[in-house]
Amino acid sequence: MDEKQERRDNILEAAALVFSEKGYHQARVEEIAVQAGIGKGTVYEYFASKLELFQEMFGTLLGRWFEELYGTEVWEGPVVEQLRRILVVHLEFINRNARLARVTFVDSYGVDQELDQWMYEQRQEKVERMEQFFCEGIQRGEFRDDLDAALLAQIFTGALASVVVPVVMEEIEIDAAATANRVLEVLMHGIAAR
Amino acid sequence: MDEKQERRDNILEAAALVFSEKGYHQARVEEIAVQAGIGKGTVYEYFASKLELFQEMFGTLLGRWFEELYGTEVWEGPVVEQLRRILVVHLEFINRNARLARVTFVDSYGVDQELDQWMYEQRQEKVERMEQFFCEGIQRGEFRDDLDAALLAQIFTGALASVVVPVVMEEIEIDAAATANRVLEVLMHGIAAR
Amino acid sequence: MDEKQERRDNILEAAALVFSEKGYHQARVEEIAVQAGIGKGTVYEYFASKLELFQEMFGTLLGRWFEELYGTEVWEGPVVEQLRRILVVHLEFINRNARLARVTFVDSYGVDQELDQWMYEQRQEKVERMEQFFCEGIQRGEFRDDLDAALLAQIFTGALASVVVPVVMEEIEIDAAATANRVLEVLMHGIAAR
Amino acid sequence: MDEKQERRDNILEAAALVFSEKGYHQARVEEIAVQAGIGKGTVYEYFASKLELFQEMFGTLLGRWFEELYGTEVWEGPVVEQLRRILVVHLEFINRNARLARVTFVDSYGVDQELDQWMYEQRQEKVERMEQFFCEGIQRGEFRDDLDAALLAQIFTGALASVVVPVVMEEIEIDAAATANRVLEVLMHGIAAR
DNA sequence: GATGAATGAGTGTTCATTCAT
DNA sequence: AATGAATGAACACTCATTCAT
Repeated sequence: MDEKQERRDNILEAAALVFSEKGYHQARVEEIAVQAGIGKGTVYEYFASKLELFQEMFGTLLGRWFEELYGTEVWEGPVVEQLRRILVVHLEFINRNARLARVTFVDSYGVDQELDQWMYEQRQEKVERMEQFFCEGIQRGEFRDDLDAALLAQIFTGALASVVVPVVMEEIEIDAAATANRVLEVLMHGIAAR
Repeated sequence: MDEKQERRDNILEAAALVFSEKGYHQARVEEIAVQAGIGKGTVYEYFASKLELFQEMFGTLLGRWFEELYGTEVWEGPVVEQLRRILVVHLEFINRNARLARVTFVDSYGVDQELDQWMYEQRQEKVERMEQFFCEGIQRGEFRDDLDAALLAQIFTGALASVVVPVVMEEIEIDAAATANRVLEVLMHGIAAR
Repeated sequence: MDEKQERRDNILEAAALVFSEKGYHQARVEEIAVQAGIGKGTVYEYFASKLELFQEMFGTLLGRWFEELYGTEVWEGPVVEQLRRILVVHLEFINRNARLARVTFVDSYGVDQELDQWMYEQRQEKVERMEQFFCEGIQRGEFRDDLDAALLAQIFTGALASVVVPVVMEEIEIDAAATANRVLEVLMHGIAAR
Repeated sequence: MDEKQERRDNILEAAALVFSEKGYHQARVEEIAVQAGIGKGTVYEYFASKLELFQEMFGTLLGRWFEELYGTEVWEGPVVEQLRRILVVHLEFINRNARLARVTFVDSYGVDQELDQWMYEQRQEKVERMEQFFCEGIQRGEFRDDLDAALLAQIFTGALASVVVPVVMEEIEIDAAATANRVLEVLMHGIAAR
């Protein structure tokens, strides 16, 4: 039983590797099998199709990531500290998994209609979770009450994604804590000279 | 001669349409030919391969966009107004070309090694142009001088991209001017309660 | 030992069911195993291959059928009554085993060279047995002596097969006795107006 | 235009050859292509799938056969002569196309649900055409009016199929005219001694 | 003996690209 | 120049068979 799960995870890991290197369309099921050290047919014992394997891999990956980032643990401190924590964890995660993170960039839209929608929904869910943080921050009086939480969530998400691009693309490591602080500083107090 | 250019543009237009709807891999050369109202073979009279056609289409498109957004025209007013203008133009452009804009989201990384690099470079160039704006803003005293222009450029770019996602994905139109103002307000004065 | 035979028959029964529903090529060994309530590997403990299983199943089935239809029991009455009896038994058998009878229709030729030949031989044997009936009928003066017994056997066999098609294909039940009488009437006294 | 038709027919001919030799499942699309002297991909320019190719081949073949056998030409003579003609044409056709005729025997049921139905319907259509002959014969007073035309059609069809089996299976040639006469004699005047 | 997880040979189908017309 | 019929390399997926447990 445990062994089945192990083998499954094994395949998912291999899939993550190959998909992130080649993108969905360039990836060959056989290469994933070889990477996992098993026969081609065995992949199909665990996943119904290449697409399902991709979705499962992607979902599992994103799920784990999410859990790590926005996990259910209660956070009692100031929201801004929560944001800082998210930024740091996020950046550290990317530092450690640059290649894996490419999956989210590589050849992912357009795979198929259904997947597109699913990925967009995943993204939206993430944004909505962020929105709640900002709502809470506004209610607690930490954040300005004349701003739209949804917009803040969008901008925060975008900023986060943007900062991460060079890490992923050039496999440059960045200083998670320092970068998080700098990004937060900008978002918290703005650009304008005072 | 002019006719050749016209035919070429014709194909590029058809390519943009089809690639943006289907993504690179799902798009069929024949469909592009049909869309352009020509024979399949003719495409190959103007472009050596599907990949070259994609690159050409993508480059031309991005070039035009860039020109419109960050064109060479001298801008004398405050940098913040320049940013506002960029935001507005950008949002309006997306409003008008949501489908076309999908190209930049759809199935673009992973097409091939070379193209990935090229697209990343395009993105970096854009970010660097933005960086110059922020540098100028800092020098002019419009922006805080304790912030890193490169980081600001990243954040701005990310925010811009992020705000645009729903427009592209759900083909919702947004109020360009209002959204621009709201984004700018956040970026300029920050989130923190005062 | 007896248990082994039971298990074997069990598999044959399952095979008959699945092969008759799907035909040889569409039938999956695993489905037969499931149908027999055993593991896939076990099938191979009793039969060397899918083909052998099919041949065994088919032969056994046809053998039993044959025995029932043209069994060795001596028949003393008029040949025409013998024919009637064969018709009735045949039709009743089909009524009861329509699905099973499909095996002989479904996807059976072309399975493999050897099997084709074997099936043809089975058919020929059946025809030859019929031929003997007609010979006897002619000798006894029941049938016209200006006809070729072999041809009569062919025609009788064909008529029998033909009448049975709708039963097998549409799983319609027919009145065995009535149909037998009507077929015999035609064959005995001909179509021509008198 | 004519050329396209020629090529198409070319493929159909090759398909008939290969399908009749191997049966549907054993036949390889590539072998058909090679047989037709073209590339594998070309087959798919003319037929959407292996199944469609088979159906088209089978339908065309049966259609031609039908046309030749029961063609629309008005027949003014006695129905019995029409039947004789059908028998003769049928037997001559089989003599000339024994291998082709195997197609209808080989591996045809069970190919797929849809095809099964279609083939059965083809058969039924044929039987129904026959039924009309017998109806007409009965109305004209040529045939007994106490018999069911539908049953006669079944029996005639079965007899026809049965007589043909050895030709197809053993590639023995038979004397079409003589056999037709003998079959008709049996069917018309019956087996019973008078 | 029984099992079912693992295997990989085998094949239908797609589609970018070519080239004779 | 323009075409589109022809091509065949490439690949996802199936399933009979094996064999370690």
